[in-house]
Amino acid sequence: MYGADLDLAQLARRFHALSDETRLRIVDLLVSGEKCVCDLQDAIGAAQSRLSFHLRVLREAGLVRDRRQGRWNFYSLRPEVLEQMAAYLRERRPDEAAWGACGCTETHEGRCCD
Amino acid sequence: MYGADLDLAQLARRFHALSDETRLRIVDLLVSGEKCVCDLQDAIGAAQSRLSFHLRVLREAGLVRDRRQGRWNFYSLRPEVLEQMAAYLRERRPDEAAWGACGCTETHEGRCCD
DNA sequence: TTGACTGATCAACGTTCGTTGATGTATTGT
DNA sequence: ACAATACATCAACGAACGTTGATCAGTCAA
Repeated sequence: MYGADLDLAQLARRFHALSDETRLRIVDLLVSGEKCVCDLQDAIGAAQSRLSFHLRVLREAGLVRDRRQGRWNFYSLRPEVLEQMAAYLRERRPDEAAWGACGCTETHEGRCCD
Repeated sequence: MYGADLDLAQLARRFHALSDETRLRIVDLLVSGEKCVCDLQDAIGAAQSRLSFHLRVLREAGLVRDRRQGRWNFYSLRPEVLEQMAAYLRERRPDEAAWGACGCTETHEGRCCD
């Protein structure tokens, strides 16, 4: 119960992190490996504070991690989190048996499910 | 490579559709098959207009379809779309070879990638 | 120490989102 | 024809989001 709701909030937050084009482009760039913010900045052509904002959203959703080294901050994907999200989606595909069938309860006054 | 910016906007829209707890609960309910709005309403305990709003978001993102029959409107998942999203996520997992490696370009003045 | 550089954070602003309550529109049973 | 049901749509409102420009903090080289 509690756990389920917590997971829903977590999940919503993770999907939200991917609901923006700029962040999707960041993810694309990180597929080839860890990148520092300045390189992402060059690649995306976004203002520094804007990029920082989006990286924060991705980080707080758990999709990326950051690693400080000297004056650079390196960001990388967390593949296990992407995998969890993919698994969620695959688990939500309805059974073929349920396709097109009305799954309504029989509690209607009229006849919902003829 | 994978699709152009058009697809990015579409993708962002689809992830946005899953970025809300109410909509995630709707998806959960639809896994067991097609449902009419009134049953979703009972199951979720949301106001009718609120539910209608969320169903519209899911529909316009392509995650569900609706089917009118008599005075009922039946919603169901579109499994192929969920599958596409899952595939996207699995394709974005970095190669293991790239884990932890700095993929920065060599264009920095200082030494970013020692 | 000074100055250049990386990057986070903040305030301000306009835009989008989600909720509520009301109204509109089919469809159906009486 | 009338009333009830199922559902979409609208207007209004506050909350959350994304952008910009400014400021601040830490690191490094000269």
